[in-house]
Amino acid sequence: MDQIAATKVAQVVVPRPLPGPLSYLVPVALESSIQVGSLVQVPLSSKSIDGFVVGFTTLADPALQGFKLKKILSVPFDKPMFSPKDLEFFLWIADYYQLPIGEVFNSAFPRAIFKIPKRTVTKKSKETTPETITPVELTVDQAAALCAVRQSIDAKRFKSFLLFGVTGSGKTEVYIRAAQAVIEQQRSALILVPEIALTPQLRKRFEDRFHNQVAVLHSGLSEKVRREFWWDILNGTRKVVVGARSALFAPLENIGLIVVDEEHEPSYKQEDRLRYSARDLALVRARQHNAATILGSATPAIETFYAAEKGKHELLQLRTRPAERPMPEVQIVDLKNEYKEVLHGSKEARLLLGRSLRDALAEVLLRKEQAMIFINRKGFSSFVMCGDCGEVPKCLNCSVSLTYYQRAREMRCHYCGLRLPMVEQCAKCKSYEIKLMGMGSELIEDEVKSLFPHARVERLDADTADTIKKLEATLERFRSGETQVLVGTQMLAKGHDFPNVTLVGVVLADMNLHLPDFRAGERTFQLLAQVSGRAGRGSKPGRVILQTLLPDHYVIQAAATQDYLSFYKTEIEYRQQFGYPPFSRMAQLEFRDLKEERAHEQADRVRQLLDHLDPDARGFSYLGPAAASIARIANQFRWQILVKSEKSSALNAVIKTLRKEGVRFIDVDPVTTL
DNA sequence: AGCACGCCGACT
DNA sequence: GTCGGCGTGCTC
Repeated sequence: MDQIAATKVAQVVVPRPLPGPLSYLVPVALESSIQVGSLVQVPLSSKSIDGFVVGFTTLADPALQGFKLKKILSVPFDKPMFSPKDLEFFLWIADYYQLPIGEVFNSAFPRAIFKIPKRTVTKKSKETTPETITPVELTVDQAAALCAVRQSIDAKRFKSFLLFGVTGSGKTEVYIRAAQAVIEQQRSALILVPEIALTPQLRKRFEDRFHNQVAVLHSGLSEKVRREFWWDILNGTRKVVVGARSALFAPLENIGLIVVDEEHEPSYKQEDRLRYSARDLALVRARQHNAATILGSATPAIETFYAAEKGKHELLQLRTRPAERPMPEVQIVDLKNEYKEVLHGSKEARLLLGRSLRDALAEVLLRKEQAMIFINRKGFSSFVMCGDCGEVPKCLNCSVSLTYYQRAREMRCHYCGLRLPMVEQCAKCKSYEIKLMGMGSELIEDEVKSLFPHARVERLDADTADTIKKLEATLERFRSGETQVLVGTQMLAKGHDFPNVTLVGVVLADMNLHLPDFRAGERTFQLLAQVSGRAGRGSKPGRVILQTLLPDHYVIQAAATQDYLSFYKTEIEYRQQFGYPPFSRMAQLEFRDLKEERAHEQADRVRQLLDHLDPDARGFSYLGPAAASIARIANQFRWQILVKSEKSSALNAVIKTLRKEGVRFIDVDPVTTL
């Protein structure tokens, strides 16, 4: 076909974990349609595969000598799929996480997008009449926040803001107005939310304001809808993207604003393949686009608030709640007392709902109101606790809770591998009432049902809501009042307002405090604060009951008074003392093998390598190797090493070395270190 | 990641 | 004698 021998060579990233792009000849006939960003079909080991052009060279390139190059087969689309700026972003990610560039492209371009090589015409979806909404009056704080953000937008200069305000203080309105300003400048806006599937009302507010300029991206969408939105974004017909973490890669051009709503949410961290933090990368992308960035939260991540204190983000506070609803009354119930009380009873000793919570629940049912009962079942790794004083054995080196191992009858640290024989007696109060903790939502559901046989009780957790449909159905039954008591896990904490909910009960508020993770305190505080906010969303006053064995713990105290700052003050000191983030950065190395001893061997080999690198001189330290808390996943045994460094560049250097040595699973800036 | 090639056990 | 196990190594 090609009369003239092709000499132009394209560098193509293929969806394989290869260290770099592969080189292919550009057929003369295709030369005019191939540019950086082009999607191309290329042959790869006897198969045809999609790839992306990231650069060009010629046959004379010395790096190519000795290769018998294959030819690019076809170019499905004329338009490039990404801009040079995006490429810069992808390369930055590959370098920072030390991952193959193909992996980054895999995340940025979901396969479904190219499935049908046909461009759907932008359908004229009902052109809603513009601006029918009466503009809401902004509060003083909202106006001040907006003014600050607008300054950055108007100057077209990167700047990041921490928008700090409780639920109901009107963060969304600030996002919308900032987005409006950006749209007026013909630029685009990216709004990241933790789980858009769970927050349809936020999506609706954006659609009400921006109509068919809005694209919604999340995993729950059908392939077809997802594809349409994606192409509309690429073609510039939709300039406001509202989506979950993967929307970070939306093919927007000329971004003027990036919002990360509920920036503290762990779901911004992708935990498989490309382990990126959408929150952190949002700042990187914003900087490249000279965009303003708003990180919004009522309970910011400790790192974020620290950065704001250090002046890296401008702190914008929303103090007043527009609706002026009173904060719910929060009551801490000391389970020690409740236990003592029921011990004289007899059979009641096993109840998980204490007297106060039972009484409150009875009242709520009598008044025909609704209640939510939370249980943090996430702590499936069991831990040891004193039944009298609530003391939990901790690791001396790492200050995380020890995990109980049934078979070995011992306690182990998941950070450093320390092993201790199972305690018989509480180290603090000398009690012999040592308990193994671990309970689930089913247990609570059963108990509520047997205590209140006439109440309509439902359970909501990962088991009962395995699809979005089921989740919505359960929430709808609760909203309609069909269900009176909803028992469940974290899932309950998000989502809509339920105005008739006047009681929120937390079965064991301190449960997550004992997860073997240095962020356990932060997580617990955030969850309790969020959960507490579920009560009293309507006209009736709300009440929150936190059952706990540690009524004086700073996390519980701060959660009960809804006092983020006091929590932060204590927490940041503890982080500094133990050298955890934000005073260091970490990388978690994982070693997997079907045979336990081989996983262990690999870990040991890397440990020796780290010693060889001379941690002291290089400015890093490490903990482990230790077996992972979930020692086996999908038949693979897991061992891990946690590398820690106060110096970011030192950590980067170590990661680079380890990658070269073939360490495959490295979680840079891990969010959970379980 | 795929997928091929490759060298040792139990089956028609 | 072959089917097939998954161990190692390459993909322009």
